[in-house]
Amino acid sequence: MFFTTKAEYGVRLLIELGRQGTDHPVSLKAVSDAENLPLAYLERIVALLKRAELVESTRGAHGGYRLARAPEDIAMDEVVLALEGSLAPMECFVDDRSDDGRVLCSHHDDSGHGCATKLLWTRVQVGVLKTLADTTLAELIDFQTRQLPRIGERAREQNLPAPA
Amino acid sequence: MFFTTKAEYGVRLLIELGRQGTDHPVSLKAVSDAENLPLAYLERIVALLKRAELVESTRGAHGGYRLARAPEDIAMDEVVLALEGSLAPMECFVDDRSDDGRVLCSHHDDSGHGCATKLLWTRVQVGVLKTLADTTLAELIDFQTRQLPRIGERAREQNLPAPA
DNA sequence: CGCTATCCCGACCGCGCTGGTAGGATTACC
DNA sequence: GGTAATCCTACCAGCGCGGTCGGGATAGCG
Repeated sequence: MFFTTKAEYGVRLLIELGRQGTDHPVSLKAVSDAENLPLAYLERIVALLKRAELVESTRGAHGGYRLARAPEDIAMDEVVLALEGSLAPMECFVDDRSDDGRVLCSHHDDSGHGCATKLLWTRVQVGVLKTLADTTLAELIDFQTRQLPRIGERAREQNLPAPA
Repeated sequence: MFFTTKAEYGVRLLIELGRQGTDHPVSLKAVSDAENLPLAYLERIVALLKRAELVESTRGAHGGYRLARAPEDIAMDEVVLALEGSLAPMECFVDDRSDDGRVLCSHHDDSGHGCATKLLWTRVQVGVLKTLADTTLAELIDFQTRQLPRIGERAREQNLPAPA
């Protein structure tokens, strides 16, 4: 398992903010209802997004959250990083964070033969980071709204078994 | 954290088999000593590699393990898959295994708006799988043996603090 | 002014998995 | 037969994840 539900819920939350809240703030309750996610848990998740300055909040009645930037300017690497804390493929990748999310291997006992696995994990990490960076929130929102109208219809078009 | 220590230890084990055991089988004890890993734990890990037919075993005294194929023919996707069981980026990616390691998303309540996150996680998964498939065991063995001879030397070249 | 909807924050908690150990059975070389 | 090794199963502590609870602060509204 690469990512936890924090990433899943957090991304879904951002998508919902992008879909519902063009102007007015969207309450967590609305998101919780739309996506069928536990409200109390969402509160903790959205806190991570706020700390990363990906969303802004309005307190009080009729308050809620809205995206801090345009969906086109929100890349998934930043999002997942904010939600998961770090993106180290292995435990030995200590959270250096000198650059941004890029972490380095620090084995306890590199005595002699430095870890060749480092080469492998680094490749994986860089690849994942690149994949995430290449996907923007706008893309996901677009993908979802285009699948919304008639899901059985599209399934038949693509010659797939219709979902139950 | 993407991968557990199973993957780390398993890969290191394979590397050690490739380095030490060109002809004769290598005992787990030897690997355990060389890599400083718990022997009993290695036993359970190597069992996974054997079930995946990546290593072969010889029982009895002077027995041990050897690679089932040439290092050039062992790609990391197969290795990591054997060690970790699956490579699903999210919990909702159920282990279909129709193709090979490729898994599909099956959300509980896709009611209406199918998960757009699926798009994201699929991209990540495919990317990781590709990265792993592009790295062979031979490459890692080569990488390590080339770093072996004088590690202090290389550290000084790169203007880094020498390891303790 | 008080009510209520909302954000905010910290404490708490059960469960499953990871990493690791223990102990023994089996096999084969000498 | 001793011994070095693979094999197998059960066991266990720690920890992080997913989730809840209770309460405090804050702002619109009648």
